[in-house]
Amino acid sequence: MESRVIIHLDMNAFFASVEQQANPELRGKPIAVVGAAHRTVITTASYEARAFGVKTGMAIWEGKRACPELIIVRGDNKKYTSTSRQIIAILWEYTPLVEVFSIDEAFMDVTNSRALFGPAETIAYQIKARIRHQFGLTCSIGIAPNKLLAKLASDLQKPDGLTVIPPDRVGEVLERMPVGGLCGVGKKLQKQLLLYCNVRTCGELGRCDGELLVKRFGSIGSELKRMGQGIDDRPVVPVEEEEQVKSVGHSMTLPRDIDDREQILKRLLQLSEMVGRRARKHGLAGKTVSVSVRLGDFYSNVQKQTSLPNHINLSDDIYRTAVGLFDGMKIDQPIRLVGISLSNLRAGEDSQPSLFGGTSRKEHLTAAMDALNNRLGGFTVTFGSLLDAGEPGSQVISPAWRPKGVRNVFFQNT
DNA sequence: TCTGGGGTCCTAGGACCC
DNA sequence: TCTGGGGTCCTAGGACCC
Repeated sequence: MESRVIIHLDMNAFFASVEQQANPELRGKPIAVVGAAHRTVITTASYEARAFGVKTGMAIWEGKRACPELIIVRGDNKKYTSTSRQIIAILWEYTPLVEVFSIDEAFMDVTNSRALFGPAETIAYQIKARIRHQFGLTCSIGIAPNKLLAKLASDLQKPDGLTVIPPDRVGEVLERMPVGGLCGVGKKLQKQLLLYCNVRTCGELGRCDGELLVKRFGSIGSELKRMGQGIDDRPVVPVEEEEQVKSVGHSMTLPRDIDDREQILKRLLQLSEMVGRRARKHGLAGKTVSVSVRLGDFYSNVQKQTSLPNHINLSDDIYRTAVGLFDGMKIDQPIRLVGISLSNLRAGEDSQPSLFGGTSRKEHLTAAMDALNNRLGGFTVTFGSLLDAGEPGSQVISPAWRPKGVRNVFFQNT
């Protein structure tokens, strides 16, 4: 089989760079983009801030401790999704085989684009130049024979890098590469690979006893050896061929830990409405409702789920199920976070319930509320008991806005 | 002043059916 | 008086990704 040529593009400090472009006063300065909620973390730090040790996931105070000059910027998801959409549009000019991996990352299969546009490096330079010219943003690009290696390559030079791993140099590059460089090998796996297999590098992983890996790590074990050898046959999956979403959920960290049931129920109602409305908007209904709770000690999590005989997407149905689950939980501490997720999804529900099409009073009410809220935005019309609950927590999109989320970005308002 | 949010996939154990 | 066994669905928990 002829070798493929895959590009992985990774925007550098995406949210922070977009903010610096939007506001020239922020350029060249250490900034951190954060969520809207009270208890939030740094979503993206500018390179100026990273130089001080400011990292994604830090609390604001931690960031400020590392860099007293740090400028905190509240994220604005419209800016990021709009920019992301325009960048993807540029990539589409070179191939229809663009896989949107997250809001700031994409794969391209340019194997058959080279006849028209020249070598992959040429395509990569063009894309970098256009993104820089049009948005003032930089990205790092990796070029390799598959997605695994292209992603690894794009990580090697940041910011504004271009790294090529030609097929005949794969072994050489992997020999000393730490296994953590592989997408899918996280901290725990790294630790266990070292402990049980004495494996530190991809080269060692590729030579590791396959049976030992399978015995130790199950189904991922056989995959691991192949990863260590740089083998990856996964195709680039273009947006229109993405699988249907499997779950729709929301969670919120509370402004402060709460142990009052009534207060928690208000949050559950809020979350039910957020989840239900999103499901209805996309014509989805689910059979399984799950409630998750994080306790005040930060480390304890409780999760309960139940599957219903029917698919549901009305906020009230989700809410009632969620309350049942919540009341079945054994909780011995104040609650830090609550979340609700709807899964076991089925598509093809009415995506915009008609004001007069609903059969029950509840459906009528839901349709009316959706219509108003979709027109006016946010939670303009809401349940009476939510009036003093405030707006739902962080409205800021996360960089992890996964493929399906991004797909929604493309298919909404277009 | 502590530590976000949205997802996917895998595993283990139990229920239930044939 | 020998305690099969495969398939599927379900729940709970955890690793991993950005």
